[in-house]
Amino acid sequence: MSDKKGAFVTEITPRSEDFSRWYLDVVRRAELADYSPVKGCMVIRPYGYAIWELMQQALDSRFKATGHVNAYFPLFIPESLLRKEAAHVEGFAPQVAWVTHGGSEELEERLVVRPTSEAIVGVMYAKWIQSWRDLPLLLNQWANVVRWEKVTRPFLRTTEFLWQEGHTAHETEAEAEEEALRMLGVYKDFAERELAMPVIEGRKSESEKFAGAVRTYSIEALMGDARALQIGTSHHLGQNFAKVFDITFQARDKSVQHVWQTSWGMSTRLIGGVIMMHGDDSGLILPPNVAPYQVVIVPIPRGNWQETVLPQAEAIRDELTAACVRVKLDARDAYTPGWKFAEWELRGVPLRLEIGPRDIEQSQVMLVRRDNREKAPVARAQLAARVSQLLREIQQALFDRARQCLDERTTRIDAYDEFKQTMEGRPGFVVAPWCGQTACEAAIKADTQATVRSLPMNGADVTGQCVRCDAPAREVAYFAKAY
RNA sequence: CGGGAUGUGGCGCAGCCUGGUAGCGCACCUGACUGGGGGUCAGGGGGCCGCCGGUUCGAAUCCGGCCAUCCCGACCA
Repeated sequence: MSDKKGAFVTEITPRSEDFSRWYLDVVRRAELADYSPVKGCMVIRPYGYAIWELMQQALDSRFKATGHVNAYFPLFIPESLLRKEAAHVEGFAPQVAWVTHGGSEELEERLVVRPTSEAIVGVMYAKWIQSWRDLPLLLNQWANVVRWEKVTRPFLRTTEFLWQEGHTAHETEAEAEEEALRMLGVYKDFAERELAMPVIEGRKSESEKFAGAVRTYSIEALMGDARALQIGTSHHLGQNFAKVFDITFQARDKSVQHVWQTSWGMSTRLIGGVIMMHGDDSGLILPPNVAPYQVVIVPIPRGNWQETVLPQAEAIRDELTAACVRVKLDARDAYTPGWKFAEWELRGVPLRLEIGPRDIEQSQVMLVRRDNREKAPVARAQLAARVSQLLREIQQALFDRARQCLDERTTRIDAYDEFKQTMEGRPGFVVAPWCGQTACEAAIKADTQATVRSLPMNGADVTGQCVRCDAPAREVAYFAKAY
Protein backbone atom coordinates (compact mmCIF):
# COMPACT_ATOMS: atom_id res chain seq x y z
CA MET A 1 0.00 0.00 0.00
CA SER A 2 2.83 2.38 -0.64
CA ASP A 3 1.62 3.46 -4.06
CA LYS A 4 0.61 7.06 -4.52
CA LYS A 5 -3.08 7.63 -4.19
CA GLY A 6 -2.58 11.06 -2.77
CA ALA A 7 -1.66 12.03 0.72
CA PHE A 8 -4.27 9.84 2.36
CA VAL A 9 -3.99 6.23 1.38
CA THR A 10 -7.02 4.04 1.94
CA GLU A 11 -7.99 0.44 1.53
CA ILE A 12 -11.65 1.10 1.09
CA THR A 13 -13.56 1.93 -2.05
CA PRO A 14 -13.73 5.73 -2.28
CA ARG A 15 -17.14 7.07 -1.35
CA SER A 16 -17.18 9.27 -4.41
CA GLU A 17 -16.60 6.24 -6.64
CA ASP A 18 -19.21 3.74 -5.45
CA PHE A 19 -21.32 4.76 -2.48
CA SER A 20 -22.80 1.34 -1.86
CA ARG A 21 -19.47 -0.46 -1.88
CA TRP A 22 -17.93 2.28 0.21
CA TYR A 23 -20.65 1.79 2.81
CA LEU A 24 -20.11 -1.96 3.01
CA ASP A 25 -16.33 -1.51 3.11
CA VAL A 26 -16.60 0.95 5.98
CA VAL A 27 -18.93 -1.26 7.98
CA ARG A 28 -16.56 -4.17 7.82
CA ARG A 29 -13.17 -2.49 7.75
CA ALA A 30 -14.04 -0.20 10.67
CA GLU A 31 -15.19 -3.33 12.51
CA LEU A 32 -18.71 -2.07 13.12
CA ALA A 33 -20.39 -5.27 12.01
CA ASP A 34 -19.76 -8.49 10.13
CA TYR A 35 -21.90 -10.95 8.26
CA SER A 36 -23.06 -13.99 10.19
CA PRO A 37 -23.90 -17.47 8.86
CA VAL A 38 -27.59 -16.55 9.15
CA LYS A 39 -29.12 -14.93 6.10
CA GLY A 40 -29.69 -11.24 6.56
CA CYS A 41 -28.39 -11.25 10.12
CA MET A 42 -25.25 -9.40 11.09
CA VAL A 43 -23.04 -9.48 14.13
CA ILE A 44 -22.61 -6.06 15.69
CA ARG A 45 -18.96 -5.95 16.70
CA PRO A 46 -17.71 -4.19 19.84
CA TYR A 47 -16.86 -0.93 18.10
CA GLY A 48 -20.28 -0.79 16.45
CA TYR A 49 -22.03 -1.86 19.60
CA ALA A 50 -20.26 0.87 21.57
CA ILE A 51 -21.85 3.40 19.21
CA TRP A 52 -25.24 1.82 19.83
CA GLU A 53 -24.72 1.97 23.59
CA LEU A 54 -24.00 5.69 23.39
CA MET A 55 -27.12 6.20 21.30
CA GLN A 56 -29.12 4.16 23.80
CA GLN A 57 -27.89 6.25 26.71
CA ALA A 58 -28.71 9.50 24.97
CA LEU A 59 -32.18 8.30 23.98
CA ASP A 60 -32.96 6.58 27.24
CA SER A 61 -32.20 9.66 29.32
CA ARG A 62 -34.54 11.66 27.08
CA PHE A 63 -37.29 9.04 27.54
CA LYS A 64 -36.86 9.14 31.30
CA ALA A 65 -36.91 12.92 31.25
CA THR A 66 -40.28 12.82 29.50
CA GLY A 67 -41.77 10.51 32.10
CA HIS A 68 -41.28 7.08 30.49
CA VAL A 69 -40.06 3.95 32.21
CA ASN A 70 -38.57 0.79 30.74
CA ALA A 71 -40.16 -2.66 30.73
CA TYR A 72 -39.67 -5.87 28.79
CA PHE A 73 -42.26 -7.88 26.87
CA PRO A 74 -41.88 -11.41 25.46
CA LEU A 75 -40.17 -12.23 22.19
CA PHE A 76 -43.00 -14.58 21.15
CA ILE A 77 -46.49 -13.54 20.20
CA PRO A 78 -49.32 -16.06 19.70
CA GLU A 79 -50.64 -15.97 16.14
CA SER A 80 -54.16 -15.17 17.28
CA LEU A 81 -53.01 -11.97 18.97
CA LEU A 82 -51.20 -10.70 15.91
CA ARG A 83 -54.32 -11.38 13.86
CA LYS A 84 -56.62 -9.27 16.00
CA GLU A 85 -55.89 -5.96 14.34
CA ALA A 86 -56.69 -6.38 10.65
CA ALA A 87 -54.43 -3.73 9.15
CA HIS A 88 -51.65 -4.70 11.53
CA VAL A 89 -51.60 -8.35 10.52
CA GLU A 90 -51.94 -7.49 6.88
CA GLY A 91 -48.89 -5.28 7.16
CA PHE A 92 -46.70 -7.64 9.13
CA ALA A 93 -47.82 -11.22 8.39
CA PRO A 94 -45.81 -11.46 5.15
CA GLN A 95 -42.59 -10.77 6.98
CA VAL A 96 -42.80 -12.57 10.31
CA ALA A 97 -40.82 -15.59 11.44
CA TRP A 98 -42.99 -18.43 12.71
CA VAL A 99 -42.26 -20.77 15.58
CA THR A 100 -44.08 -24.03 14.91
CA HIS A 101 -42.36 -26.49 17.22
CA GLY A 102 -41.21 -26.64 20.81
CA GLY A 103 -38.52 -29.27 20.81
CA SER A 104 -39.94 -32.03 18.67
CA GLU A 105 -43.58 -31.31 19.47
CA GLU A 106 -45.70 -29.26 17.15
CA LEU A 107 -47.29 -26.29 18.89
CA GLU A 108 -51.07 -26.11 19.12
CA GLU A 109 -50.89 -22.47 18.20
CA ARG A 110 -48.05 -21.06 16.18
CA LEU A 111 -46.03 -18.22 17.64
CA VAL A 112 -44.52 -15.32 15.76
CA VAL A 113 -41.20 -13.83 16.68
CA ARG A 114 -42.21 -10.23 17.31
CA PRO A 115 -41.85 -7.90 14.35
CA THR A 116 -43.05 -5.17 16.75
CA SER A 117 -44.90 -5.42 20.04
CA GLU A 118 -48.22 -3.60 19.75
CA ALA A 119 -50.17 -6.85 20.04
CA ILE A 120 -48.53 -8.23 23.17
CA VAL A 121 -48.47 -4.79 24.72
CA GLY A 122 -52.17 -4.44 23.98
CA VAL A 123 -53.02 -7.63 25.83
CA MET A 124 -51.08 -6.55 28.88
CA TYR A 125 -52.44 -3.01 28.85
CA ALA A 126 -55.95 -4.46 28.90
CA LYS A 127 -55.02 -6.19 32.17
CA TRP A 128 -53.29 -3.26 33.75
CA ILE A 129 -55.57 -0.38 32.90
CA GLN A 130 -58.85 -0.01 34.81
CA SER A 131 -59.27 3.64 35.61
CA TRP A 132 -58.40 7.04 34.26
CA ARG A 133 -56.08 7.14 37.25
CA ASP A 134 -53.93 4.46 35.57
CA LEU A 135 -53.32 6.84 32.68
CA PRO A 136 -51.23 7.89 31.03
CA LEU A 137 -49.20 4.68 30.88
CA LEU A 138 -45.80 5.50 29.44
CA LEU A 139 -43.57 2.50 28.74
CA ASN A 140 -40.57 1.87 26.59
CA GLN A 141 -38.67 -1.29 25.85
CA TRP A 142 -35.23 -1.98 24.41
CA ALA A 143 -35.49 -5.15 22.39
CA ASN A 144 -34.71 -7.10 19.28
CA VAL A 145 -37.30 -7.71 16.58
CA VAL A 146 -37.38 -9.88 13.49
CA ARG A 147 -38.74 -9.06 10.07
CA TRP A 148 -38.15 -11.46 7.22
CA GLU A 149 -36.79 -8.94 4.75
CA LYS A 150 -36.07 -9.91 1.20
CA VAL A 151 -33.19 -7.56 0.68
CA THR A 152 -30.91 -6.76 3.58
CA ARG A 153 -27.99 -4.44 4.20
CA PRO A 154 -25.95 -4.15 7.39
CA PHE A 155 -27.62 -1.73 9.84
CA LEU A 156 -30.00 -0.29 7.24
CA ARG A 157 -32.18 -3.35 6.90
CA THR A 158 -31.43 -6.61 8.65
CA THR A 159 -33.63 -9.59 9.43
CA GLU A 160 -33.11 -9.12 13.16
CA PHE A 161 -32.44 -5.67 14.51
CA LEU A 162 -32.20 -3.87 17.82
CA TRP A 163 -34.43 -0.96 18.66
CA GLN A 164 -36.47 0.74 21.28
CA GLU A 165 -40.23 0.82 21.08
CA GLY A 166 -42.29 3.15 23.18
CA HIS A 167 -45.90 2.22 23.91
CA THR A 168 -48.21 4.63 25.63
CA ALA A 169 -51.89 4.79 26.56
CA HIS A 170 -53.87 7.96 27.22
CA GLU A 171 -57.27 9.19 28.27
CA THR A 172 -57.94 11.35 25.27
CA GLU A 173 -57.19 11.60 21.60
CA ALA A 174 -55.59 14.97 22.16
CA GLU A 175 -53.21 13.56 24.74
CA ALA A 176 -52.18 10.72 22.44
CA GLU A 177 -51.61 13.15 19.62
CA GLU A 178 -49.56 15.34 21.91
CA GLU A 179 -47.47 12.35 22.98
CA ALA A 180 -46.83 11.22 19.41
CA LEU A 181 -45.64 14.69 18.51
CA ARG A 182 -43.64 15.07 21.72
CA MET A 183 -41.66 11.90 20.95
CA LEU A 184 -41.15 13.00 17.38
CA GLY A 185 -39.63 16.14 18.85
CA VAL A 186 -37.45 14.05 21.17
CA TYR A 187 -36.21 12.10 18.17
CA LYS A 188 -35.47 15.25 16.22
CA ASP A 189 -33.56 16.73 19.12
CA PHE A 190 -31.61 13.52 19.60
CA ALA A 191 -30.74 13.21 15.91
CA GLU A 192 -29.67 16.79 15.54
CA ARG A 193 -27.77 17.18 18.78
CA GLU A 194 -26.22 13.75 19.24
CA LEU A 195 -25.89 12.47 15.68
CA ALA A 196 -25.31 15.90 14.08
CA MET A 197 -28.02 14.85 11.68
CA PRO A 198 -30.46 17.51 10.47
CA VAL A 199 -33.87 16.03 9.77
CA ILE A 200 -37.18 16.79 8.11
CA GLU A 201 -40.09 16.11 10.41
CA GLY A 202 -43.56 15.45 9.19
CA ARG A 203 -46.46 13.11 8.69
CA LYS A 204 -46.31 10.03 6.48
CA SER A 205 -48.68 9.54 3.58
CA GLU A 206 -51.43 6.90 3.80
CA SER A 207 -49.37 4.38 1.89
CA GLU A 208 -46.34 4.82 4.13
CA LYS A 209 -48.31 4.77 7.35
CA PHE A 210 -47.61 2.13 10.03
CA ALA A 211 -49.88 -0.90 9.79
CA GLY A 212 -52.58 -0.22 12.36
CA ALA A 213 -51.91 3.45 13.00
CA VAL A 214 -54.23 6.39 12.53
CA ARG A 215 -51.31 8.62 11.71
CA THR A 216 -47.58 8.09 11.41
CA TYR A 217 -45.01 10.81 11.90
CA SER A 218 -41.38 10.43 11.00
CA ILE A 219 -38.08 12.18 10.83
CA GLU A 220 -36.16 11.78 7.60
CA ALA A 221 -32.53 12.51 6.88
CA LEU A 222 -30.68 12.89 3.62
CA MET A 223 -27.68 10.62 3.21
CA GLY A 224 -24.40 11.34 1.47
CA ASP A 225 -25.70 9.88 -1.78
CA ALA A 226 -28.78 12.12 -1.66
CA ARG A 227 -31.18 9.30 -0.81
CA ALA A 228 -33.54 9.75 2.11
CA LEU A 229 -33.49 7.56 5.20
CA GLN A 230 -36.32 7.31 7.69
CA ILE A 231 -34.55 7.31 11.02
CA GLY A 232 -37.41 7.48 13.48
CA THR A 233 -41.17 7.03 13.54
CA SER A 234 -43.90 8.00 15.96
CA HIS A 235 -47.42 6.67 15.55
CA HIS A 236 -50.76 7.88 16.79
CA LEU A 237 -52.61 4.58 17.04
CA GLY A 238 -55.96 6.08 17.96
CA GLN A 239 -58.22 3.44 19.49
CA ASN A 240 -57.47 0.79 16.87
CA PHE A 241 -55.58 -1.53 19.18
CA ALA A 242 -57.60 -0.52 22.23
CA LYS A 243 -60.76 -1.77 20.54
CA VAL A 244 -59.43 -5.13 19.41
CA PHE A 245 -57.57 -5.80 22.66
CA ASP A 246 -60.33 -4.31 24.76
CA ILE A 247 -58.17 -1.81 26.58
CA THR A 248 -60.78 0.16 28.49
CA PHE A 249 -60.89 2.44 31.49
CA GLN A 250 -63.54 4.11 33.53
CA ALA A 251 -63.37 7.82 32.88
CA ARG A 252 -63.80 10.76 35.17
CA ASP A 253 -67.42 11.01 34.06
CA LYS A 254 -67.99 7.34 35.04
CA SER A 255 -68.30 6.20 31.44
CA VAL A 256 -66.22 3.28 30.14
CA GLN A 257 -63.93 4.24 27.26
CA HIS A 258 -61.18 2.84 25.13
CA VAL A 259 -57.70 4.28 25.65
CA TRP A 260 -55.85 6.26 23.00
CA GLN A 261 -52.40 4.95 22.19
CA THR A 262 -49.10 5.78 20.62
CA SER A 263 -46.00 3.85 19.69
CA TRP A 264 -42.63 5.07 18.50
CA GLY A 265 -39.28 3.57 17.59
CA MET A 266 -35.70 4.08 16.60
CA SER A 267 -33.36 1.28 15.65
CA THR A 268 -29.78 0.29 14.92
CA ARG A 269 -30.49 1.70 11.48
CA LEU A 270 -29.32 4.96 13.07
CA ILE A 271 -25.77 3.62 12.92
CA GLY A 272 -26.10 3.16 9.16
CA GLY A 273 -27.44 6.69 8.96
CA VAL A 274 -24.47 8.13 10.81
CA ILE A 275 -22.06 6.28 8.52
CA MET A 276 -23.77 7.51 5.36
CA MET A 277 -24.35 11.02 6.60
CA HIS A 278 -20.86 11.99 7.72
CA GLY A 279 -18.33 9.58 6.19
CA ASP A 280 -15.84 10.45 3.46
CA ASP A 281 -13.36 8.75 1.13
CA SER A 282 -11.10 7.92 4.08
CA GLY A 283 -13.86 6.19 5.98
CA LEU A 284 -16.07 6.87 8.95
CA ILE A 285 -16.49 10.23 10.64
CA LEU A 286 -18.21 9.91 13.99
CA PRO A 287 -19.92 12.81 15.73
CA PRO A 288 -18.05 13.20 19.05
CA ASN A 289 -21.24 12.62 21.06
CA VAL A 290 -21.57 9.03 19.82
CA ALA A 291 -17.90 8.23 19.20
CA PRO A 292 -16.65 5.32 21.35
CA TYR A 293 -13.28 7.04 21.32
CA GLN A 294 -13.45 10.81 21.05
CA VAL A 295 -9.68 11.16 21.11
CA VAL A 296 -7.00 8.71 20.04
CA ILE A 297 -3.50 9.31 21.33
CA VAL A 298 -0.73 8.28 18.96
CA PRO A 299 2.68 8.43 20.60
CA ILE A 300 5.53 9.13 18.20
CA PRO A 301 8.19 6.53 18.92
CA ARG A 302 11.77 7.74 18.87
CA GLY A 303 14.68 6.01 20.53
CA ASN A 304 13.65 4.67 23.92
CA TRP A 305 10.16 6.13 23.55
CA GLN A 306 8.64 3.68 26.00
CA GLU A 307 10.54 5.49 28.75
CA THR A 308 10.25 9.02 27.39
CA VAL A 309 7.09 9.48 25.33
CA LEU A 310 4.83 6.73 26.62
CA PRO A 311 4.60 7.93 30.24
CA GLN A 312 3.58 11.36 28.96
CA ALA A 313 0.96 9.81 26.71
CA GLU A 314 -0.39 7.81 29.64
CA ALA A 315 -0.55 10.91 31.78
CA ILE A 316 -2.51 12.69 29.06
CA ARG A 317 -4.87 9.75 28.74
CA ASP A 318 -5.56 9.84 32.47
CA GLU A 319 -5.98 13.58 32.46
CA LEU A 320 -8.51 13.51 29.61
CA THR A 321 -10.34 10.55 31.10
CA ALA A 322 -10.69 12.52 34.31
CA ALA A 323 -12.17 15.32 32.23
CA CYS A 324 -14.84 12.86 30.98
CA VAL A 325 -13.35 12.48 27.50
CA ARG A 326 -13.44 9.01 25.95
CA VAL A 327 -9.79 8.35 25.12
CA LYS A 328 -7.88 5.55 23.43
CA LEU A 329 -4.12 5.37 23.77
CA ASP A 330 -2.73 3.40 20.83
CA ALA A 331 0.63 2.34 22.22
CA ARG A 332 1.10 -0.62 19.91
CA ASP A 333 4.73 -0.92 18.90
CA ALA A 334 4.04 -3.01 15.81
CA TYR A 335 2.53 -0.16 13.81
CA THR A 336 4.05 3.08 12.60
CA PRO A 337 2.42 6.40 13.42
CA GLY A 338 1.38 6.86 9.79
CA TRP A 339 -0.40 3.54 9.83
CA LYS A 340 -2.24 4.48 13.00
CA PHE A 341 -3.27 7.84 11.55
CA ALA A 342 -4.94 6.13 8.62
CA GLU A 343 -6.44 3.43 10.79
CA TRP A 344 -8.15 5.75 13.26
CA GLU A 345 -9.33 8.03 10.50
CA LEU A 346 -10.94 5.06 8.86
CA ARG A 347 -12.64 4.28 12.16
CA GLY A 348 -13.89 7.81 12.50
CA VAL A 349 -12.26 9.03 15.71
CA PRO A 350 -13.05 12.77 15.82
CA LEU A 351 -9.77 13.99 17.27
CA ARG A 352 -6.23 12.65 17.07
CA LEU A 353 -3.57 13.62 19.57
CA GLU A 354 0.06 13.19 18.57
CA ILE A 355 2.83 13.43 21.11
CA GLY A 356 6.52 12.96 20.34
CA PRO A 357 9.92 14.15 21.57
CA ARG A 358 9.57 17.53 19.84
CA ASP A 359 6.26 18.16 21.57
CA ILE A 360 7.55 17.14 24.94
CA GLU A 361 10.45 19.59 24.58
CA GLN A 362 7.96 22.35 23.95
CA SER A 363 5.36 21.23 26.50
CA GLN A 364 2.74 20.79 23.82
CA VAL A 365 0.88 18.17 21.80
CA MET A 366 -0.51 18.14 18.26
CA LEU A 367 -4.25 17.89 17.75
CA VAL A 368 -5.72 16.86 14.39
CA ARG A 369 -9.41 17.06 13.56
CA ARG A 370 -10.97 14.21 11.61
CA ASP A 371 -13.65 16.33 9.98
CA ASN A 372 -11.38 18.89 8.28
CA ARG A 373 -7.90 17.52 9.09
CA GLU A 374 -6.80 20.80 10.64
CA LYS A 375 -3.68 20.25 12.70
CA ALA A 376 -2.51 22.56 15.44
CA PRO A 377 -0.22 22.47 18.48
CA VAL A 378 -1.78 22.92 21.89
CA ALA A 379 0.04 23.74 25.12
CA ARG A 380 -0.11 20.94 27.66
CA ALA A 381 -1.55 23.26 30.25
CA GLN A 382 -4.57 24.04 28.07
CA LEU A 383 -5.09 20.54 26.79
CA ALA A 384 -8.22 19.34 28.55
CA ALA A 385 -10.07 22.58 27.94
CA ARG A 386 -9.01 22.71 24.31
CA VAL A 387 -10.03 19.10 23.66
CA SER A 388 -13.48 19.67 25.09
CA GLN A 389 -13.85 22.79 23.02
CA LEU A 390 -12.70 21.10 19.83
CA LEU A 391 -15.06 18.17 20.34
CA ARG A 392 -17.94 20.61 20.64
CA GLU A 393 -16.76 22.44 17.54
CA ILE A 394 -16.51 19.23 15.54
CA GLN A 395 -19.99 18.16 16.63
CA GLN A 396 -21.33 21.52 15.48
CA ALA A 397 -19.29 21.58 12.27
CA LEU A 398 -20.63 18.17 11.25
CA PHE A 399 -24.15 19.36 11.83
CA ASP A 400 -23.58 22.59 9.94
CA ARG A 401 -22.04 20.76 7.02
CA ALA A 402 -24.94 18.31 6.91
CA ARG A 403 -27.46 21.13 7.21
CA GLN A 404 -25.90 22.95 4.29
CA CYS A 405 -25.89 19.76 2.27
CA LEU A 406 -29.58 19.23 3.08
CA ASP A 407 -30.44 22.79 2.07
CA GLU A 408 -28.51 22.54 -1.17
CA ARG A 409 -30.27 19.33 -2.00
CA THR A 410 -33.77 20.51 -1.29
CA THR A 411 -35.50 21.90 -4.36
CA ARG A 412 -38.93 23.38 -4.86
CA ILE A 413 -40.62 22.23 -8.07
CA ASP A 414 -44.16 22.81 -9.36
CA ALA A 415 -44.14 21.36 -12.87
CA TYR A 416 -44.23 17.62 -13.41
CA ASP A 417 -41.89 17.61 -16.40
CA GLU A 418 -39.27 19.34 -14.35
CA PHE A 419 -40.03 17.04 -11.42
CA LYS A 420 -39.44 13.93 -13.52
CA GLN A 421 -36.31 15.34 -15.08
CA THR A 422 -34.88 16.31 -11.73
CA MET A 423 -35.62 12.90 -10.28
CA GLU A 424 -33.56 11.22 -12.96
CA GLY A 425 -30.47 12.39 -11.11
CA ARG A 426 -29.79 12.45 -7.39
CA PRO A 427 -31.69 15.56 -6.38
CA GLY A 428 -32.21 14.86 -2.69
CA PHE A 429 -35.54 16.24 -1.52
CA VAL A 430 -37.90 17.71 -4.03
CA VAL A 431 -40.64 19.77 -2.44
CA ALA A 432 -43.81 19.92 -4.47
CA PRO A 433 -47.53 20.58 -4.08
CA TRP A 434 -49.50 17.34 -3.88
CA CYS A 435 -53.14 16.31 -4.02
CA GLY A 436 -52.75 13.75 -1.24
CA GLN A 437 -54.16 10.85 -3.25
CA THR A 438 -52.57 7.44 -2.91
CA ALA A 439 -53.03 6.64 -6.59
CA CYS A 440 -51.21 9.80 -7.55
CA GLU A 441 -48.35 8.95 -5.21
CA ALA A 442 -48.11 5.50 -6.78
CA ALA A 443 -47.99 6.98 -10.25
CA ILE A 444 -45.20 9.31 -9.24
CA LYS A 445 -43.28 6.40 -7.79
CA ALA A 446 -43.73 4.39 -10.98
CA ASP A 447 -42.48 7.31 -13.04
CA THR A 448 -39.55 8.38 -10.89
CA GLN A 449 -38.89 5.85 -8.07
CA ALA A 450 -39.47 8.75 -5.70
CA THR A 451 -41.98 8.51 -2.85
CA VAL A 452 -43.54 10.94 -0.44
CA ARG A 453 -41.13 10.97 2.46
CA SER A 454 -42.69 13.64 4.60
CA LEU A 455 -45.67 15.96 4.81
CA PRO A 456 -44.64 18.87 7.01
CA MET A 457 -47.23 19.61 9.69
CA ASN A 458 -47.24 23.36 9.64
CA GLY A 459 -46.41 23.94 6.02
CA ALA A 460 -47.36 27.15 4.31
CA ASP A 461 -50.78 27.49 2.75
CA VAL A 462 -50.99 25.62 -0.49
CA THR A 463 -52.57 26.92 -3.60
CA GLY A 464 -52.65 25.71 -7.17
CA GLN A 465 -52.70 22.15 -8.31
CA CYS A 466 -50.91 18.91 -7.62
CA VAL A 467 -47.49 18.60 -9.20
CA ARG A 468 -48.66 15.59 -11.19
CA CYS A 469 -52.42 15.62 -11.66
CA ASP A 470 -55.15 18.18 -12.16
CA ALA A 471 -56.53 17.89 -8.64
CA PRO A 472 -56.06 20.83 -6.32
CA ALA A 473 -52.97 20.59 -4.14
CA ARG A 474 -53.76 19.78 -0.55
CA GLU A 475 -50.31 20.05 0.92
CA VAL A 476 -46.66 20.42 0.23
CA ALA A 477 -44.82 17.11 0.12
CA TYR A 478 -41.17 16.16 0.41
CA PHE A 479 -40.39 13.63 -2.30
CA ALA A 480 -37.18 11.60 -2.50
CA LYS A 481 -35.71 8.31 -3.46
CA ALA A 482 -35.42 6.43 -0.22
CA TYR A 483 -33.58 3.56 1.40
C1' C B 1 -39.64 -12.84 -4.99
C1' G B 2 -38.01 -11.88 -10.47
C1' G B 3 -33.32 -10.36 -13.72
C1' G B 4 -27.90 -10.26 -13.55
C1' A B 5 -23.09 -11.24 -11.24
C1' U B 6 -19.75 -13.43 -7.72
C1' G B 7 -18.05 -17.34 -4.09
C1' U B 8 -10.23 -20.04 -4.06
C1' G B 9 -5.91 -18.63 3.54
C1' G B 10 -8.24 -12.68 7.39
C1' C B 11 -8.91 -9.10 2.79
C1' G B 12 -8.36 -8.38 -2.64
C1' C B 13 -7.56 -11.53 -6.65
C1' A B 14 -5.12 -15.20 -10.55
C1' G B 15 -5.75 -20.34 -11.77
C1' C B 16 -11.15 -22.99 -14.39
C1' C B 17 -11.98 -22.40 -21.12
C1' U B 18 -8.09 -27.18 -22.43
C1' G B 19 -9.21 -32.05 -15.32
C1' G B 20 -3.15 -34.24 -12.99
C1' U B 21 1.81 -31.15 -6.64
C1' A B 22 -3.13 -24.59 -4.92
C1' G B 23 -0.55 -19.53 -6.40
C1' C B 24 0.11 -13.85 -6.05
C1' G B 25 -0.37 -9.03 -3.35
C1' C B 26 -1.75 -7.19 1.27
C1' A B 27 -2.57 -8.79 6.22
C1' C B 28 -0.61 -12.29 10.20
C1' C B 29 3.79 -14.62 13.41
C1' U B 30 9.41 -14.24 14.95
C1' G B 31 13.85 -11.15 14.97
C1' A B 32 16.67 -6.83 13.82
C1' C B 33 16.80 -2.00 12.18
C1' U B 34 12.96 1.86 12.12
C1' G B 35 9.23 5.50 13.47
C1' G B 36 5.79 13.24 12.88
C1' G B 37 0.87 10.24 6.84
C1' G B 38 -0.31 3.10 5.87
C1' G B 39 8.46 1.51 6.90
C1' U B 40 12.91 -1.99 5.45
C1' C B 41 15.38 -6.62 5.56
C1' A B 42 15.57 -11.79 6.94
C1' G B 43 12.91 -16.00 8.40
C1' G B 44 7.96 -18.30 9.10
C1' G B 45 2.64 -20.02 9.72
C1' G B 46 -2.07 -20.54 7.65
C1' G B 47 -6.55 -22.97 2.45
C1' C B 48 -12.61 -29.16 3.74
C1' C B 49 -10.98 -24.11 -3.38
C1' G B 50 -19.18 -21.88 -0.31
C1' C B 51 -22.07 -26.75 0.61
C1' C B 52 -24.15 -31.47 -1.27
C1' G B 53 -24.22 -34.81 -5.13
C1' G B 54 -22.74 -36.62 -10.15
C1' U B 55 -19.06 -37.72 -14.27
C1' U B 56 -13.87 -39.51 -14.15
C1' C B 57 -8.29 -43.61 -12.58
C1' G B 58 -8.19 -38.49 -10.86
C1' A B 59 -12.34 -32.40 -9.93
C1' A B 60 -10.79 -25.64 -7.57
C1' U B 61 -11.41 -26.87 -12.92
C1' C B 62 -16.76 -30.49 -16.26
C1' C B 63 -22.40 -31.36 -14.95
C1' G B 64 -26.73 -30.81 -11.45
C1' G B 65 -28.88 -28.98 -7.03
C1' C B 66 -28.61 -25.95 -2.80
C1' C B 67 -26.67 -21.83 0.18
C1' A B 68 -24.61 -17.04 0.80
C1' U B 69 -23.18 -12.20 -0.78
C1' C B 70 -23.40 -7.99 -4.27
C1' C B 71 -26.01 -5.03 -8.19
C1' C B 72 -30.89 -3.79 -10.66
C1' G B 73 -36.29 -4.10 -9.93
C1' A B 74 -41.18 -5.45 -6.75
C1' C B 75 -41.90 -5.17 -0.64
C1' C B 76 -40.09 -2.66 4.25
C1' A B 77 -37.49 0.58 10.47
